Amino acid sequence: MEKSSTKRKKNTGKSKFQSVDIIRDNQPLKFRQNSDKNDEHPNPQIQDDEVDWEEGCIPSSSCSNNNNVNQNNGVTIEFDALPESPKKKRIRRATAEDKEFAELVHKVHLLCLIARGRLIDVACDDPLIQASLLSLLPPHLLKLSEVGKLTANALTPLVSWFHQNFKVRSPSSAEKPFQSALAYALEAQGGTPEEVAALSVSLFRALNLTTRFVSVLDVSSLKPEVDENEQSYNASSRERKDIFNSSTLMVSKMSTGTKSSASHGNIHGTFVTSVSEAKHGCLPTNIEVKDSLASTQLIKPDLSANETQNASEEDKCPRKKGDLEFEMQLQMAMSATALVAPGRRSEASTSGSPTSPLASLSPFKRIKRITEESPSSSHAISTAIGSRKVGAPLHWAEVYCCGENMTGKWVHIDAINSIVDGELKVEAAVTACKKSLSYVVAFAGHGAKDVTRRYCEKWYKISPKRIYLEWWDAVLAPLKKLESRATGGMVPVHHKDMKSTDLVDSRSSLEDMELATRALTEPLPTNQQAYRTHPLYAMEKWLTKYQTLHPRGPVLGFCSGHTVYPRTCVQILHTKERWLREGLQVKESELPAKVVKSSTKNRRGQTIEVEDFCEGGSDEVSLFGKWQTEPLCLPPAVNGIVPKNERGQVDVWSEKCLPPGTVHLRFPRLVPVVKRLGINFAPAMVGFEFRNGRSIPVYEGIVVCTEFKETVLEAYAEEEQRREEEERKREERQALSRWYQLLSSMVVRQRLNNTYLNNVESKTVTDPLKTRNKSSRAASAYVNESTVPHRDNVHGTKIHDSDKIHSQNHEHVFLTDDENFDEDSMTRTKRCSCGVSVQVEEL
DNA sequence: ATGGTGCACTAACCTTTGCATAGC
DNA sequence: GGCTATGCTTTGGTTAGTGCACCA
Repeated sequence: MEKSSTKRKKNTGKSKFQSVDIIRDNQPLKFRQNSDKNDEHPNPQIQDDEVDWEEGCIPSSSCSNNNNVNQNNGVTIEFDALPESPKKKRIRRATAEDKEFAELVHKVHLLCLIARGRLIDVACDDPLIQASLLSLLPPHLLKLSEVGKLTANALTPLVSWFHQNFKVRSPSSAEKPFQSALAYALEAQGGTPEEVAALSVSLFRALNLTTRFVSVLDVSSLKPEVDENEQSYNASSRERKDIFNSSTLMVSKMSTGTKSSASHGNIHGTFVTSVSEAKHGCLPTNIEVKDSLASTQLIKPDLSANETQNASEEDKCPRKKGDLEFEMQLQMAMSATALVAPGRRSEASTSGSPTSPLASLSPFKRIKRITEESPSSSHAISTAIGSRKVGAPLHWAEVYCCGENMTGKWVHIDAINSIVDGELKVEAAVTACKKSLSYVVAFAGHGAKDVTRRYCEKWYKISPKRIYLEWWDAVLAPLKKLESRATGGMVPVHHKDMKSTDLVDSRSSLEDMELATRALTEPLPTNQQAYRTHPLYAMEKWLTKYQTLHPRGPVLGFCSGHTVYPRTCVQILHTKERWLREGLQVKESELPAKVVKSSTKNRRGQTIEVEDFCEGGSDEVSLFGKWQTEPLCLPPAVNGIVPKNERGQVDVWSEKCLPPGTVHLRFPRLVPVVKRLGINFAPAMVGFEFRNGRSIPVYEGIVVCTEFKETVLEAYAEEEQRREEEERKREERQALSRWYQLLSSMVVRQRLNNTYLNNVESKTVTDPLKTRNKSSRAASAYVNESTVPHRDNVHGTKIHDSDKIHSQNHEHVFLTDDENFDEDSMTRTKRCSCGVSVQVEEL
């Protein structure tokens, strides 16, 4: 980060630098002119910076022809840019940390949405729900389950019937288990788009049709939010988005009534849109509370009475865009029923936060904008005024139709909008609603499968918004198996000349092939920029320094006069040395695929630059492609000698880089061992470490001939054992030495106490009892419990117990006769006639 | 209003093979 | 005098991504 910050300083935009300088130049100049007689400045910082601003350049010409003239002193300052230029707002870019966090949130959100999808899938299998649905079905539609070769057309009447009988409605109550919610939706013959879609899946499954529940995972962005100011904006907009998140395409026959239509799409939560519900207190979440408050306030005729208070509250806590939009829509609804006078409407509409872009628009304009934003695809799509719902189709079903194509086909069925086989319309509708088709996942049999490819034509736009493939594949792998097991029946492939039993494949793998084919047949983008990172196509214009086209063809087309090649033709180029790291070497006869200017020239300093110049400009680097390389063929070890490079070492980037007949031993302190054994070796360089602005090679272990491996390892083990033993002994010696120092110092201290403290205390009157008790406890503890190592045999050891001396004037005397010696622990116990004992460890 | 283009800016990545001095 | 440890100082080119102005 230090690096970045320094760099940022260096690279800071011109205007930023100027603005700082201008302020500096401006202030000190004024100050200087005015302070000729006054050397003290209130701000010492400015004085400190005097040298800096003196260095600032004031164009000589500025004195004559300039607009900014200081009339008092005649000094003219030319401003290159206005200090408060509105153009230069500071942009906070996303850091690596932000990106990592966004990625984590994205992953977790994906997992949650997958879990949600699985729950719905399980609920769709509920036999009670299925039976109930069947009981509602007209008899003629029941025959559908008997159709041998199902086609999309055959499903149309069923979908129409479902569409007529099940409507999208606002959620009826607080959050409850999805299964219960589904049962409730079935009973009410309507529910959230998610529930209605799930009911359709359940119905299809009840009819023995192989069906999946398909859901667009409307996941949080993989890219972090950027500008700080923007962050707060985005936060609110996200909240708003969450509220609207679950929206789905609205059909013209939207059920109406006392409840305005809304949905709660996914895990983000539910909300209450109807005024009556809000008033009656069905408020399961905080959002609902806010909504209800807002709506209640709007309904009250005496709106202006509360205006001041509301305004002050809004100042503290500005309302969200979602709330504003809701208010606006409510007003629209109420204006239709003449509940609120038009004049008041406009009043209320202006009461919103001025920060909201929508707030500045009239309600009609806002409605118009929303209506315009809504999809206008071929099928009937409408936005109900006052409904809070504008959105993309996020849930539908896929039914496997054996009668479609040669091998059968998964057919898209959006029962909510009564669309059959409309997979190509999905992307347009979703894009029109500003949603992304990043992940379309089909759920069946407790499993899941990514079917995004079926619904998305412009994969290159979707791809960067998705998590990296390895993670996503790993997550889906077990679920894909479950899904495949549930839906992937054996499919007869119909050929005239073959029996159907000869060629069978699972539906799942056939579908995989279908999706893979789609991936390879994406249409060419019409804009050049798309070719920069397009996974399938490439344009020479966008190749990087270390890339080339090989082979140069086939030409797939043209875009703005530029030739389009397959991405597979783009090859990465490396220097010879760089290929060695990959365990490859450039073939002898190969000419460089590309010659580029060396980027390391300037780094070495001017000396080398001059040398290069004298040599005729050898600052060019030859690059080679992989097709010009062959597996690395290093000279083998001969007669126990390790082949080394020009630096006398072996670069061990990987095992491939080891010369044949050698082995890399990654242990420390091996060099003295092999030197002692007289075995030839080479230090193993395993990489670089960037430190202090330089690359420092990192060495780890050595490379020796394979035949010496065992010898070296044995010797190394012995050496290590010896070293450890020595280390242990050294530590013991150190410990003893420290103990001896400690005890010596204690004895000296004691002796000093005896000599000097005694005299002092005899003169000082203290509380004798207190002192004695305190110190005697400490002293006896020390004497009795101490186990002390001793350098020599101790004869007639004396320990002066100051406490006892204080009280009894007693000096311990340890007679040799009273001591005993324990040979096991090498401990000698000495006793004084007063009962005090001392244990002495002898060496 | 929208989308394409070109330019500018910037974070992150990639590159990559000490030196002088003090202390033992 | 030779060896070892320590501190010094802290790159710059390339690329991908993004923002912005301009234009069709």
